[in-house]
Amino acid sequence: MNDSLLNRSRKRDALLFLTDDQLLQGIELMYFAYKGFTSDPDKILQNHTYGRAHHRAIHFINRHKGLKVNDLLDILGITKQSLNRVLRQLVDDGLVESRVGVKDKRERNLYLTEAGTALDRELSDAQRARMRKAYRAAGPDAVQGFRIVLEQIMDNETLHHLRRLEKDRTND
Amino acid sequence: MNDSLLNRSRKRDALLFLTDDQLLQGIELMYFAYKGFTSDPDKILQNHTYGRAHHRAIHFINRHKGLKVNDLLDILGITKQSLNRVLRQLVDDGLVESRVGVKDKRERNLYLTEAGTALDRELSDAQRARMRKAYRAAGPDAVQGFRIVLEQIMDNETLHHLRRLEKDRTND
DNA sequence: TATAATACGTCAGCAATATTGACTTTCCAA
DNA sequence: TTGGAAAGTCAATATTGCTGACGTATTATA
Repeated sequence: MNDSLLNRSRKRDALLFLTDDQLLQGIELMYFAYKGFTSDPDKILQNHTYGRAHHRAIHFINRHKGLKVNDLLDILGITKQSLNRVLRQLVDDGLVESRVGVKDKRERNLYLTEAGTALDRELSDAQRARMRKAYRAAGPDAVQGFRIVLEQIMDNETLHHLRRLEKDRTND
Repeated sequence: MNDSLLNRSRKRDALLFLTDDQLLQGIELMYFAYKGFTSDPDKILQNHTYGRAHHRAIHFINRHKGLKVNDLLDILGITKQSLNRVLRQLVDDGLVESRVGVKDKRERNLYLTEAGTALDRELSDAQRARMRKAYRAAGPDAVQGFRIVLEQIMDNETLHHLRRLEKDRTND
C-alpha cells in the first residue's frame, strides 16, 4: 500500500520534467540564456560597427582555419549573398584573408589575419568567461546534462555536421 | 606516489569541462541548439507573415495573461517603438486584445483573443514537441543539469525577473 | 488646482541581417 | 569543349532593432 503510493509518487516526479509547464519553462530558459549568451560580445561588436553575423563568421573561421566559403555557408545556414556582404567587410577591413584554393583554384580558403585573431580573442574571451562562470557554478554533472539536452534540441543534420567538423578540426 | 599521480589525473578530469576547447564547444552547442529551437515555429510564422518578434510577444502574453505593455517591454528588453510595431499588427489582425487598465486607466492589459490563442497553441505545440523529445531522450538528470547551466548563463537581473514572473504566474 | 510625471502610442529615419532572383567570372571534369 | 561547380556581385524587399521627437490621457504631487 505504502509502496504503491510511494512508487506512484516517484513515477510522477520522474515524469514531471515533461509536463507542458516544465517544457514552457525550458523554452523560456533557452530564450533568456541565449540573450545573455550573446550580450557580452554584442557590446564589443558595437564599438567596431559589426553585428552578430560578423561574430559568427569570425568564430567559425578561427575554429576551422582555412575552411571554404561553401563550408561556412553550410554551417551558418544563410544565403551566399548574406554571407558575402559580411565577408567582404571583414576582408576589406583586413580581419579575414581569402586565399585561392591549392587543390581547386575555384575555392577560397578563409583565414583570420592578425587583426582578425585579435578581435576573435576579444569576443571569445568575453563569451568564454561567461560560460566558464556558468560551468564552474553548475558543476561537471550539470554541464554534462546541459550538453546532452542541447545536442538533442538541435537538428540531427546539424549535429552530424558538427561532429564531422569537430573530427576534421582535431585532425588538423 | 601512485596515489598522487591518480589524484592529479582525477583532478584534471574533474576540471576538463573548463578548458577553452570545452567552453568553445559549449558556445557552439548554444548557437546550434538555439537555431534548431526556433526553426519549427519560424516555419509556421512564415505562413502568417510574422517573425520571431511576434512569437515572443504572443508567447509572453499567453504566459502572463493581462500583463502590462511596460512588463512586456521589460521582459523583451526592446524599445517601445519596436514592440509597438509588432503589437499594433497583432491587435489589428485580431490576435491580441488591449484592454484599458482597471486600477490605472493609463495602463493597457494585454490578452490573446481566440485567434491569438490558436496561433500560440500552434507555435507552442511545435516548440514543446521538440523540447519534449529532447528531454525524453536526455533523461531527468540531464534536464536538471541543462536547467542549472542555462540559469547560470543568463544575466542575474533576468533570472530574478524570471523568478518574479514565475511566482506571479502561479499565484494567478 | 496647477503642474509634473507616467503609460502608451506614433511618426520619421536609420542600420543590421536576412531573403529571392539574375548574372558573371573562373576553373575543373567528363 | 562543354557543362557544372565555386565564388562574387547587383538589385529589390522584409523583419527587427535603434534614436529622437511628439502627442494624449491619466495619475500623482506640490
